[in-house]
Amino acid sequence: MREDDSNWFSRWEEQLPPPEELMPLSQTLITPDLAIAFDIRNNPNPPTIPPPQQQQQQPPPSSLPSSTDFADSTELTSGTAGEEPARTLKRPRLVWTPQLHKRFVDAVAHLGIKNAVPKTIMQLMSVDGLTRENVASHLQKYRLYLKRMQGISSGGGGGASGGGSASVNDAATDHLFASSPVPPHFLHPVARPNSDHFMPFVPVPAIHHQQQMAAAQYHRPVGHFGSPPNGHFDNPFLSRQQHHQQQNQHQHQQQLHRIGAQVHHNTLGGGGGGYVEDMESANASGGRKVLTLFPTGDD
DNA sequence: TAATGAATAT
DNA sequence: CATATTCATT
Repeated sequence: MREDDSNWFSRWEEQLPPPEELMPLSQTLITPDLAIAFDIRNNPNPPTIPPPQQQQQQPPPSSLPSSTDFADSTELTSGTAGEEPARTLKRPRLVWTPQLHKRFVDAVAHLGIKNAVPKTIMQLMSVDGLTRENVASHLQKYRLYLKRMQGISSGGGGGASGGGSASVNDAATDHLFASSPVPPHFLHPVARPNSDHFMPFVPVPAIHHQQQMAAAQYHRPVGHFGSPPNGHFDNPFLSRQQHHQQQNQHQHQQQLHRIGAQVHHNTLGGGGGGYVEDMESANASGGRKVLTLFPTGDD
């Protein structure tokens, strides 16, 4: 028994975290600013602090608001945003889209609750830009969600204080979680110390053809309200990086080619009533950068 | 040490 | 409320 395909599942774990395949960070994939904002660990290059350059992706492929001409085309120095402490940059908040969550659940399902730890999940998801902290935070919430489901079904009085009526899981608490099917074995401890192998779950199969993105910029921050009753989300997914080195391309804003994430400026305030998403508004006290990561284009 | 999980902060 | 960040254990 050396190379039997029969026990490939026995060693699938070793195949999971390939060497550099998983952690090469997408520095070449995403925009430089983004890479920096992401604090790549692979980059032992702390010094050389890049200037607080805030570039915005120009979405309008062919349409320009035209009209209204502005003298200063440079970004506006919005008070707080204008000055950056240089070091210690913070990345925008990660937005867990249904697809991203799908991968998350998928990874956890294949890993099993046992091994479902942030680090492993993160590696399995193979989503560039995703950090262990991101997964950890989401995992925490996900566990609460699972616990909640168990509690409501078991009748018991487990009553959590607050009288949260969790009778039917359709409330606004489920939001994202309701979008993805929860594996059955999640609800109860799978006592299977021996047969706990399902499938290697290809981390990142293969990127299909080139992604045809363009007007994806207007990704509407579906506030989780419009859950897809039966349709899919139309998100401009972007898959993990690929080793496709093509130098033929001229150096011309290739930003529209392969971007691992998109940054949105969400203006949100306590009383801000406008739900209109505008990425141009960098209000001093309100500019909230949101990063929308896209899972590999597979579902 | 580094990672995890829960608590806490934004 | 959804994430981020901090903190105590391991």
